[in-house]
Amino acid sequence: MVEPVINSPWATRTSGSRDRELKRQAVLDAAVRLFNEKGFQSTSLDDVAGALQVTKPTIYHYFASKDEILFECVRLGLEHIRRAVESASTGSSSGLERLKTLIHEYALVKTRNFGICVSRTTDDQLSSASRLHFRALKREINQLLQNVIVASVADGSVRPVDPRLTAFAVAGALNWIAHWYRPDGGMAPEAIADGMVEMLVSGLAPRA
Amino acid sequence: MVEPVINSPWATRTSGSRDRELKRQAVLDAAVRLFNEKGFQSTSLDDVAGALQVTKPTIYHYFASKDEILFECVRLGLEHIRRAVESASTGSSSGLERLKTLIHEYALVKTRNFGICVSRTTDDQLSSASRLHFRALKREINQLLQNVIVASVADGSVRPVDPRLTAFAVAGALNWIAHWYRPDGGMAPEAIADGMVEMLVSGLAPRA
DNA sequence: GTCGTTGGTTACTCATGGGTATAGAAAAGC
DNA sequence: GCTTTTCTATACCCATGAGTAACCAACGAC
Repeated sequence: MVEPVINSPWATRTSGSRDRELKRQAVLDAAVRLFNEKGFQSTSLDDVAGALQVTKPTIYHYFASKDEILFECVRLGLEHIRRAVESASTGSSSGLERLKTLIHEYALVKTRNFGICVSRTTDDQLSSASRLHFRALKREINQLLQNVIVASVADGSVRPVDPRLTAFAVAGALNWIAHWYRPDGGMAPEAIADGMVEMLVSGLAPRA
Repeated sequence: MVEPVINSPWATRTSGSRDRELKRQAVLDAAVRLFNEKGFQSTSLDDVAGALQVTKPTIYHYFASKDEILFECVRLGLEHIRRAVESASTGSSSGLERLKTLIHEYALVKTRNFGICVSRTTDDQLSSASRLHFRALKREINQLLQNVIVASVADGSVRPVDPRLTAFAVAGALNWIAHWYRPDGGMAPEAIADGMVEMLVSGLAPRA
């Protein structure tokens, strides 16, 4: 199971050997890449270590467990998503306009490694403690999204929809990107984001 | 890890003891329920056997491997989805009308065990052989969906959208149901199906 | 220099769970 | 009946991979 090395702080002997935070990040970068590529369960810590050209115990110098690594990956991804959603929570433009930027930014995150990892991570891959935390963070984001939808219905820029179901539909369409997007697949992230905005805003039916 | 027993053909001693197909189905029913409940990796074959009040070797009398069991579950689920999509492939009504039934039926399948299992199953959970088959079946359904969209654009009942991206958006919104739907969660499958049709057909923006 | 701290390796332990060898019970065939 | 086939359980094997013990190296401080 040969893994390509990517910007490993361990690659060169003479690189700054005392930079804990940099190395933690390098582990997460390698891990999230492998998790997305082969799946979490099919990725051993030996694989991650191999990609960085170190050995497993080295990784345990920076993380307590495989669970902590996965959780850090999804926490980062959820933070990116959260920023996308929060960017639309405030502002003076109409609710629909804010929703458009939200969808656009959310879609972009879902084409990047940490965003992808969030969609692909299922509850049973995390320890019970991390699982609770993971769910809470997701619920929080869902709530923020629902709030934006409610506000948009209130100001009349969005049809009177069920906020709960609509939030799930929007999140579903966007989260699914993580399951089909391929960087070399002919569709640029920007094009995907624009297309998603159009589809979710306008729907399938022709405008009257 | 106590598991409730559900209509096990093994539950009563005197039940017809020569009914291979019935027992195969009982294994799949128990397995899909547990897979959805605890996740595939976290469900051991001992768990499945326990739920049926038999032991592991009994299961190996009906299935060759854990992989075969999972694959049969997703194959069944995909067959249900396929039927929903194919029901809209032919017919005399407008493309949009056929898409509405498609979305409705698809959504319903996603609230049922085998449909849910499809969305929750990731590539790395299957053997490489099953994975290829799994992907092929999903691609086929996606192609059918795209065909319906193309036809709908052609007859003017759907806006001129990008069929590929639109198919992903629709499938995403629907597949995601499997990740949030709870049978006891206050939202009936029919209501979800209706809501999804409305959202995907009409979009967020008010109709002019 | 030498001493402690930090970062790293080699070489293990060990729980889990998929899968199996073997043998025994029950039904079907004759 | 007695044999054969189908079915099920007990008791096992064994690969995998997370996590650890123990030891070595390098660097900074003084």
